[in-house]
Amino acid sequence: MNNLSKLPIEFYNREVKSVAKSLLGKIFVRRIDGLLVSGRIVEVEAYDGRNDEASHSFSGMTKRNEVMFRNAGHLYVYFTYGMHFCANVVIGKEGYGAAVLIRAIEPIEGISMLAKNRFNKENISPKELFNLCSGPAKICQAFGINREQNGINLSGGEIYILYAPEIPASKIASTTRIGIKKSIDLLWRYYIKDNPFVSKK
DNA sequence: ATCAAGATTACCT
DNA sequence: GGTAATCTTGATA
Repeated sequence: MNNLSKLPIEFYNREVKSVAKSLLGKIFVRRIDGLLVSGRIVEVEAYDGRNDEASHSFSGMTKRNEVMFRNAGHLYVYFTYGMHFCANVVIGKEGYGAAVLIRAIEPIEGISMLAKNRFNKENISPKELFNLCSGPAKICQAFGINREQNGINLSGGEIYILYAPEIPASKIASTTRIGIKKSIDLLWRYYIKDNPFVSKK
């Protein structure tokens, strides 16, 4: 694998916490109207299958979480709080139900389009740049991700993730997951230490 | 049929 | 630090 190659499906077909940590530093790419926007993944959370109380898959398959039970490498997008979308990468074998929530991205390419989508203007301040993709719903708004992208395959051309070298373990912080009320003791949130684009320290 | 909760964000004091 | 916004879904009856 080199820096210009898409992650192969096998990358996603591993134990979910390993994949979550491994996704840090990788490049998330979205094609909108033939234009590319992209950024580095700097914060994620792991949600396991039926054994994780905080996971959407915990109570089994429903119409909402059906995509989570597909095989590795699909995009699971859900709607929450009446106004927000969040994007996850499906992990593991078909029927397992694990996913990695993308929580923060450091913008790289197409910043004016990301800014237009989120703030309805193309030129933003440094402060607004740090606020552009520092949260799961902010990412979806900036990258134009909603119901229509639920279930798409990351091996296609609309949304995909590019290889980048592994972030060393010494540079990865591990904390409790944000915004959940069950399994609050598990340290399954991972982010790149000292990266200013994460949602919270 | 009804209802509470939600993997969040923005704005307020 | 507190909370309103906003609506779909899944559980219960």
